[in-house]
Amino acid sequence: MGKVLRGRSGRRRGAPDTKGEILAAARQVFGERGYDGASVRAIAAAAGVDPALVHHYFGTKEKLFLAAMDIPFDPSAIAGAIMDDTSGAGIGERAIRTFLAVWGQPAGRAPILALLRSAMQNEAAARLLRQFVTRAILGRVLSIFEGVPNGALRAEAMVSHLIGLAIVRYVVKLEPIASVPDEDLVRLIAPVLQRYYDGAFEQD
Amino acid sequence: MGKVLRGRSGRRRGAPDTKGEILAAARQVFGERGYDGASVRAIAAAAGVDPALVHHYFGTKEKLFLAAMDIPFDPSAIAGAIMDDTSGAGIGERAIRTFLAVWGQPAGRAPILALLRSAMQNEAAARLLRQFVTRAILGRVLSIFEGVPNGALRAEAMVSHLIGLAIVRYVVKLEPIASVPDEDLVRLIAPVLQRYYDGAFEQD
DNA sequence: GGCGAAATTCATCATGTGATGAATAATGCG
DNA sequence: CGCATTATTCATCACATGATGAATTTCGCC
Repeated sequence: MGKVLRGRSGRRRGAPDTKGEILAAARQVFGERGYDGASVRAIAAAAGVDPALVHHYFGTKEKLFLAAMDIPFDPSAIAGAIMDDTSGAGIGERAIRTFLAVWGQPAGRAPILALLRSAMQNEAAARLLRQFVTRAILGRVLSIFEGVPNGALRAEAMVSHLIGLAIVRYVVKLEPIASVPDEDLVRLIAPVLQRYYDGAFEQD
Repeated sequence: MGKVLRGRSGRRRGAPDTKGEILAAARQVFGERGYDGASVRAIAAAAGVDPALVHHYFGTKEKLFLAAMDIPFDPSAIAGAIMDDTSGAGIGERAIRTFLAVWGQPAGRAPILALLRSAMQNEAAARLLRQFVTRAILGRVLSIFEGVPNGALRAEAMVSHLIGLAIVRYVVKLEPIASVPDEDLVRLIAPVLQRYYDGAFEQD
């Protein structure tokens, strides 16, 4: 039997982007188990690296989390899709389409899932999610709801539906909603979301 | 100084419903931190009891959780409120009203919050929540959606919105939706939910 | 009133956690 | 080449966790 493959001390050869691999592993594991549930050891294992190296690069688990949550996804892409049209017409469909595009691929949903899962177990993470939703989502969408009566409330109601959808479809995996094709969801949900915009202008 | 108040070994006097107190504490702590986050020690402390007593009564943490999730709330009360009328008319308003009634008081939301939080960190709990939603909610509401095209899907879409609302309002506490009066929420959300029923009969 | 059963706590174990510091190996600048 | 710097692992700490078994105190039946 030759030498043991892993376990040799000291620097490795070449110039592997170890820090990046740790970050990627962190996003995945945080996404699967949330902040408290993800152990530094598990993240290190997923990155194929000694746990101490994680601390060497990021100092503390919390800093690693913050680093992993940074640049969660391309903000301009999302904002762009939603803001394609600054009028309220079709905002329901644009919202659900953007949502499905981001959550459809694991890489896209990992950071938000991590934030969401963590927010359920950790007040600090809840604060983080709050400010993320406020800044990254509402801050942009709100311009559409600007001048709309109860605009903020209506926008948040839309967001709350999408968060619930994320949980039911991607976490709890309730059938049939977990397996239904994207297009069916768009047809089902878009007009309902749209009502949060249109409803503002109806008589009471 | 007199004797120490707590810490004396052996059976206590009187006939305190200790088992019930542990269950209540379990519901609260599980509700606050989820399954993984709630330690047996924390639950015991909340019940004013030694951790070993928890194991004495319930054997294992998992069994305690199952016991705490049992009879989470009066099923007939909820089903009754939703089923008041077996027609689809007004189902949107009845759904949000029932939701607010249950989640409005801590005792009502604790068990479901516990299930929800735990489902985000624990696959086993996710399975539990899935079957709870299926049996306790959908199983009853579905009779209204019986014969409705895509009835199950529409019912689940409604539920997903309410779950998202629960998270945004009671966990993440996003403002203004976290503080808005119940009646305002009813006015805002009821007609939107209603659309999941009415929409089934519109032309495509 | 005595005695078995139940209720309650204490002491303890094995395990997993985040974190730290020292040791080893490769890199790259001079 | 030589040597400081960086990347990497190992050994270890202090602490929290779920769980178990023995010891202590009260209850309730006969």
